[in-house]
Amino acid sequence: MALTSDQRIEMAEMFRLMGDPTRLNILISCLDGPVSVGELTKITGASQSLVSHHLRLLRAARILRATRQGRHMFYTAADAHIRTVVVDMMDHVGEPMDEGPMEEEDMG
Amino acid sequence: MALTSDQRIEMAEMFRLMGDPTRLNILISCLDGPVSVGELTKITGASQSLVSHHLRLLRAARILRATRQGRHMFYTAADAHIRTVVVDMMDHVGEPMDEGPMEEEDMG
DNA sequence: ATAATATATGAATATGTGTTCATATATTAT
DNA sequence: ATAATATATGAACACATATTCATATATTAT
Repeated sequence: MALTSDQRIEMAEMFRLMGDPTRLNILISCLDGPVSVGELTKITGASQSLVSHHLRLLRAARILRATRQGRHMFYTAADAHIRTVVVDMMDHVGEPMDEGPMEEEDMG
Repeated sequence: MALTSDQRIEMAEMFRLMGDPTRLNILISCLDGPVSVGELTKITGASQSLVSHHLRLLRAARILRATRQGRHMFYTAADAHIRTVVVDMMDHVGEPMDEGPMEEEDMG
């Protein structure tokens, strides 16, 4: 399954967006269901402004979806693929090591 | 399965490293088996220096593993988790859309 | 209408990072 | 030893980007 150059760039863009701690925190918080901006602000400890900026990026990349409810905005993971990727990576950092007997890795 | 703050940062770091087109190209090229730096330079079209710089980052984050063979260095995906994450994302950008009826997404 | 709450946005900035260039190191061959 | 090939590394720079601050928009209540 080879990708086109554009698809690789799109893919990198999604990874890049997941690659910021604050944004990843937001994304993980939205995995199990819709969460309001206010809640995300509390959860992440970031400023409301910053959370909104990040949400805009995640939403534009279709990583998150937004739905209005009164004056609240609720964000949730866009689809199952996103959830799978994030959960896979959570498993990765959760488990110790997979293959390969350690070897040397720090170059003096 | 909640993550610690450190684990989230580690996770973001890995996503961030996957979030550069050149680096992702390298990583994808190393999914199916060991590839030399020279081959990666040809595949990506990037300079040898740049490829090496990227390889160092990917290796330091344990995303790739390196093995020497004569004067060649061969790089391959570090473990199955990495492969799974990348393949999942490849599936994501390969398929059209998953849930949700499009709705509005561009704010005027 | 005004006030209050919730979210979004534009500008400015400080920091991070991808890339290039030149050079160093390692391995093999002569 | 020198030469040639393969890879790695340090510095410098141009550009991207995460964050803050101030302010705007949207929704509900009075």
